[in-house]
Amino acid sequence: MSQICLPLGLDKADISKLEDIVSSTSVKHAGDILIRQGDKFDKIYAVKSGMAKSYRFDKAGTEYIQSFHLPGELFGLDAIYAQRYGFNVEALDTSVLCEMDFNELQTLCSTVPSLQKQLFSLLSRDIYNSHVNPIEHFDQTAEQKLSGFLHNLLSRLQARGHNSLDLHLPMSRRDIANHLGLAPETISRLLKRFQERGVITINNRLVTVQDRAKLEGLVHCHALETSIDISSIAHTA
Amino acid sequence: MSQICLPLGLDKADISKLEDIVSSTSVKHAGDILIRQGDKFDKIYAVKSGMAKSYRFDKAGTEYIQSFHLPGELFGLDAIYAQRYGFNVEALDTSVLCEMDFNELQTLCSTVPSLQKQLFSLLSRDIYNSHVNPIEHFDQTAEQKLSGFLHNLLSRLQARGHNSLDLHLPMSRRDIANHLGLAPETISRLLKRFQERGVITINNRLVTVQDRAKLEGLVHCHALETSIDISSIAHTA
DNA sequence: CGAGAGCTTGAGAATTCTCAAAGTACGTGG
DNA sequence: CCACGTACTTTGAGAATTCTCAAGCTCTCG
Repeated sequence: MSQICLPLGLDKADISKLEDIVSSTSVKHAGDILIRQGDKFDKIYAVKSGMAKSYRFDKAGTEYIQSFHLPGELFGLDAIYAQRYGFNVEALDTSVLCEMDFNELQTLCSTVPSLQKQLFSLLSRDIYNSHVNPIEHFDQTAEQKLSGFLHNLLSRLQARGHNSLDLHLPMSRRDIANHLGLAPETISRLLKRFQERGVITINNRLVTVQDRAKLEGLVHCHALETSIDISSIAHTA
Repeated sequence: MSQICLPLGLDKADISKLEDIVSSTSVKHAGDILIRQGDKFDKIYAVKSGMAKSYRFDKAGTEYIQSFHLPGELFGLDAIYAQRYGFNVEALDTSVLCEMDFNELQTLCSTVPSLQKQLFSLLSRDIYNSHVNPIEHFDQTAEQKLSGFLHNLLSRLQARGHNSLDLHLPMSRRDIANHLGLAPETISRLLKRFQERGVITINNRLVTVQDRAKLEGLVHCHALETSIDISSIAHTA
């Protein structure tokens, strides 16, 4: 838990208090359901390793894949308000998670101002990302959506210290397609085209970025990309 | 400020403390810029009356309209993390706003647990809405997007006690189109079709819902709609 | 009342989807 | 260890939305 998310800016004593409320650090496997949509909210989760996906079904039974959770990221935060989880979360890979009781965390926040600040900040980041990413996926060509997706994953991994250009994508093409609002066939065709243009190399579910500049070029092509680079802004947490 | 957002669940003394940090309650007019993308974050805002839109420009200069802010709603929360506003916010109408210094609010939260809880809850609600609404706008026909947009506005207004079926849309067709990722022409054509089917009546920027059931039917038609109705869940704030 | 922005309508163009089928990878069981 | 079955992925061709471009109309505001 040390290098992840929440403890940034805390001193040792406070980190120790935080660790007390981590209720478990469990290992999950591909296909394991971590959260069920509609269940009563009690814990928030952090991914230590592996990957998970959040998805929900609407009234018509259509599945929507909302997001993929990478190591170092939190999920379950959207359920604080309703006190019920709004999404199913499923492990895509062998994954290690830690779980924190939110009420205890909230109580702890009252006595540890820097933790309160950090939690506000993390909630805000989720809002920011939710606002910026969807709109940049929105009025775009399929090519921009997919290149943006790959670039986003790469950025998030690199923000956590992964320096490789390899993207292991444990989710199916169908999952990616659903997440981006495209047909699975379109994903196949585009990945192939990206490979032909020398942007990436495909080995089944391993995508290696060959030319990051070209990838970014695809993203920006007609429009797109965050004009404020949030990761470059000094964050006094 | 009394019946809006933040003070829910606070006692009189705490509400008075909260009112102390409301730095101003200003009147703005259509076209006034309330927040500029990139400016240093200091305040969060609540809409008391009127309407505002959040939008941003990407590196290519393309405008994306992220959301419309209705009376009783907060904006600026996405900037806590980066400490800079990520969006421009512009009044669409004559509007009354209140502004709160976030640092003071945060400090107050440390001493008023119910306020802390309420703020966590409101941040979470924004995350929830950002997660659910975009995906329900995503893999959809233009018809579903637009009917979903109208239905969403109606629900939000009614949640604040507006019982009318009139939707005053102070934004242009172009704004709606941009927000939904469609062409303005498509908005025109669809509104016309909705009117022909008896779902709504159009009078320039005033849309009156004639048949709410039909409107919901359009939304659900191929898929869509939240399966957990967040507003019906008892919320112990 | 006039100018300009905003809105509506039409026709053709383009992307992406749908449907169908073949190919490939992986896990299970023999 | 290999064969088979299943699920996933890729490829192709035609269909359908939605977009783009263009022009006419209308509302608002000075």
